[in-house]
Amino acid sequence: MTTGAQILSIYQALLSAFGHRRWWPADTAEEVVIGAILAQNVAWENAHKAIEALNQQRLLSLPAIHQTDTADLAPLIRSSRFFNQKAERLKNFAILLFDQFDGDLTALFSLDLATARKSLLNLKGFGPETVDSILLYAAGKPIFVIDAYTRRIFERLKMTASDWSYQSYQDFFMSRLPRDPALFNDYHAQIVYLGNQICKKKRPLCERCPLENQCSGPMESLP
DNA sequence: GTCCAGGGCCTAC
DNA sequence: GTAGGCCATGGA
Repeated sequence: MTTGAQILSIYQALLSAFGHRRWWPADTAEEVVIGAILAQNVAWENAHKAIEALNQQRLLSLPAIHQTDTADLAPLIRSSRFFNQKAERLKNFAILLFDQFDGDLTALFSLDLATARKSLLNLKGFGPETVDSILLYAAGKPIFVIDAYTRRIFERLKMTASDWSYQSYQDFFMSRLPRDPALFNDYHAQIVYLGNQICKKKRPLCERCPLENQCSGPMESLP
């Protein structure tokens, strides 16, 4: 049985190795929202190119997206992959925001966590990871984000199993850690950094991993 | 050329 | 209810 102390010690090891990560890489809450959609199932670099393209056309804002046709958005975000779907998803969020909150993100984010989460999960194209990323990194709510790196890393640490649901993973962390948005924020950021830099699906760079001693490592079957 | 990258929806069994 | 296909770019 994994304890909260063990999970915190993983975080401490990552923090000592990498320092605070200062994630998410965006200047404003609405850029976090846009980035969370564009980063779905794609390397961050490709999502970032799409963000830059939107910025160049002065469309890196929810009011601008709200007023732009998806057909005009899609070509700009090609680099983020699945660009037609993601253009729809950007619009879906903007429409919700303007229809129900008068275009005011702070109004949406002033809802309590459960209500805001439910509202966003009802949007087509918004699953738990995207919604939780928005709630944690844009709204500052205490919700732990689970992503592919989280699954890969904690499975290799033999603390979780491959058949766990998103909710099981989230409960695993949230039932054992203090409900601290700053902790959840930096913990997830550390996981992303570790995953990106070291814990690759193939060819993991384990000799540079601060968790090497605790990890079953790449000799185990993937992921 | 092949594989992989921070999801989510839809369909078929 | 769940596995598997679909979406469809860019870099290593």
